[in-house]
Amino acid sequence: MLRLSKLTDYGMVVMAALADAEDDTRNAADLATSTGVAPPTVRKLLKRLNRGGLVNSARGARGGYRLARPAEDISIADVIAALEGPVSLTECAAHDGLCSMESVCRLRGHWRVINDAIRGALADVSVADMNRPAPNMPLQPAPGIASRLGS
Amino acid sequence: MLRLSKLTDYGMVVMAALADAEDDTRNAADLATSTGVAPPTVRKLLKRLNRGGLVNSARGARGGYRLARPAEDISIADVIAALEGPVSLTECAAHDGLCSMESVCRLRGHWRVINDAIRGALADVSVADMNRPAPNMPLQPAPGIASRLGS
DNA sequence: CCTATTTAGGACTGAAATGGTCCGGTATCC
DNA sequence: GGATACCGGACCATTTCAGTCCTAAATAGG
Repeated sequence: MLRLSKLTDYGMVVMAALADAEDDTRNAADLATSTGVAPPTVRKLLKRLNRGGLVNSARGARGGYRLARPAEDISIADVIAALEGPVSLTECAAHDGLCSMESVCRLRGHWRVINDAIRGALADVSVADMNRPAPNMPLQPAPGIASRLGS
Repeated sequence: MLRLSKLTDYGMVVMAALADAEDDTRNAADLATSTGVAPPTVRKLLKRLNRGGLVNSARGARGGYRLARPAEDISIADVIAALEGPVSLTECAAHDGLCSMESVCRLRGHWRVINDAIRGALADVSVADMNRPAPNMPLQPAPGIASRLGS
């Protein structure tokens, strides 16, 4: 698996929809109909995205949301971080001292490297990238992390 | 987040322990004490790893487990796949037809690319790599996926 | 052949996370 | 002032996850 939560998946859809209306302010109900995601869920997403600083909100009649920055400057990693916290494949990659085996675990340092590589890859893709017409063919796997693991 | 399950985390520890005793057969209880993971959990892990074809098992007295292949030939992606199914960041990256928006979703193709890039990166790191002394310094993020996303 | 050892398979349970909903409050526009 | 729309939070049902246990089957050794 190694799956993103559904919320994050929907969150990307909402962000893409916001990127479409670059400068217009769009309200939650509007976004719900245009994305097909349930209205309460959209509201929840927008709240978190707002707190994460990815969108700006305007209250009151004719209020709504818009991207806080150009879509080019918002990465997938940003969206993930706003919705479910920073990327960290393992517990130990995120926090110190939680694992009792920490001091003797050879794996930990390696996980860190892998973790950062993946985060870096996700940070490299913007919402604007996601909003272009999709490629129809697969891709080459990303080049070597392994070479960076040796001591 | 984007976190691996704890089982997978422990699974890597167990695989690393098996890689240490390259040719010896080790039983579940033994691995439990040397890794610090609870015995029933170790048994569960080994069963799944066996079914995934990553370890060979021998029943009966003096039985136990050993790696099915050299540690160099077993990747992290293999371990993840054996323990929690193949890497797939989003539902739609794995199966067709589950998402009602599928036909109109511009994001889907992009997720596939990202997904495969991450899988490729994980496939590039072997259990043997993980078993070396850990690096003490961070890393460079993985190089660009973004360039491969354009249509 | 008999027994001790050790894996195979599956059922089961308690806890946690997840997805989704709703409500009272506040700010803004007309 | 009234309608609109976001804000913050609480809340619940469902699913998933981690972890345990039990019975059956296979092997080694005496």
